[in-house]
Amino acid sequence: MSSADRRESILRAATAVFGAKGYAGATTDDVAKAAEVSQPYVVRLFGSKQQLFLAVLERAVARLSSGFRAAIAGPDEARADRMGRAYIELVAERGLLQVISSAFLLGGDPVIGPVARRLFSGVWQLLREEAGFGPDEARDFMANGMLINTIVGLRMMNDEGDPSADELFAVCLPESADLLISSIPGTDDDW
Amino acid sequence: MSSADRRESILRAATAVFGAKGYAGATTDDVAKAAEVSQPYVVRLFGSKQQLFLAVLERAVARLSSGFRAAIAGPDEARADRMGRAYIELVAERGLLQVISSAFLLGGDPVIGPVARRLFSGVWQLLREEAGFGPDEARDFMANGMLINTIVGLRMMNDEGDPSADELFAVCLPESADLLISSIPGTDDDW
DNA sequence: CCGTCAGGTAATCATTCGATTACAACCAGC
DNA sequence: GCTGGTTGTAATCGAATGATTACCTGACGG
Repeated sequence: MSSADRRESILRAATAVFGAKGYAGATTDDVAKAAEVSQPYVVRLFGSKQQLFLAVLERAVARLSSGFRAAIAGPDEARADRMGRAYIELVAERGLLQVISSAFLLGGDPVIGPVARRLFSGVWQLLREEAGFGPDEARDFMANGMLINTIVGLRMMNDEGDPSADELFAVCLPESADLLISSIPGTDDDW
Repeated sequence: MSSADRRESILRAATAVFGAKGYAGATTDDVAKAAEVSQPYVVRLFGSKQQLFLAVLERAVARLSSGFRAAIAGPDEARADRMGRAYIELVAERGLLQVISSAFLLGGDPVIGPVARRLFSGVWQLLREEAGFGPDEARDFMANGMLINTIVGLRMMNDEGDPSADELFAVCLPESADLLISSIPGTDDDW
């Protein structure tokens, strides 16, 4: 396999692993096993675990941004709806939203923190300037995204018949439940 | 110091440490140093790092719930405002909201996941049944909370003169900025 | 053929970390 | 004053982990 293809393959695997276990909780060997390569190769291709995570994070936000831009193009009406759907669709890519969420908790890290702030600020800018959202609209949109991240990260849908959880899920993810349920890893995956 | 006092002191220290570094990223020695005791003592008092984290998490959500209940008591009008303020005030307790956020990303963990789901579902129930929020109101309230967690976790206010970040901060945390800025740890703390 | 270079692995190293063990200091009650 | 329980610590251990080194393999040009 070419080096570029291998890089992309490892990035995809690493997204799933970092998304499931977080930055500190994931090991380079987890990533290597998921990508079906040896652990030293992962380290050598990316230099270090930290640089690998940064590459994963940048790629994840780039996918998010390009999804949003595709939704922005087109008629003004229902633009917010299209963007919401674009966000939901990203749930299908294993770990992508979770990687972003987990990076957002690493603000105190001297290396990852500044990168995460820059990316977050960039998404805000995209919403305000490219999507044309007003300040409150942008805030509400982002807030809803964070809530969706939380529900997905919690695997809330795997709960055994808790009526509160069911209502929560239905209220927060209207008419997207089917897509989500089928694409979210179970509680047992990767642990 | 009595065992009970020592337990509480360690729980407070552990909240700050787990909040700053996450479950996997924090070490029992970090907690011990923050609490000014020896590392074996931390482990012995709580049995294991995992049980310590669970104790920290339960305590954090208990504080959140009691803050909400205090805000619920009293007149119906402005109840939501009082609850929002109660949430913001919890930012002052180092790491408390971050611990909750980070637990919400551990849904895949076979031990922590179920506990986190139960606690999250409990908060939803509190909003719906005790606070009397409608489904949409409860969702919006939670979503805003998650966004606040994100902004705090990112240390967004420490950014050096990014106008997007400033706007984001102002829009998401109206009239609470002063309280927040003074009580959030800097980027350099504990890393 | 043969050198060499890209793609990849096995073996191993130094640290780190959670946990265990053994032991020390203090204090209450008899 | 000694005995037993409570509050702690120092020393240490074994496993896990990120990283490094040395090596293998096959394709491709000359």
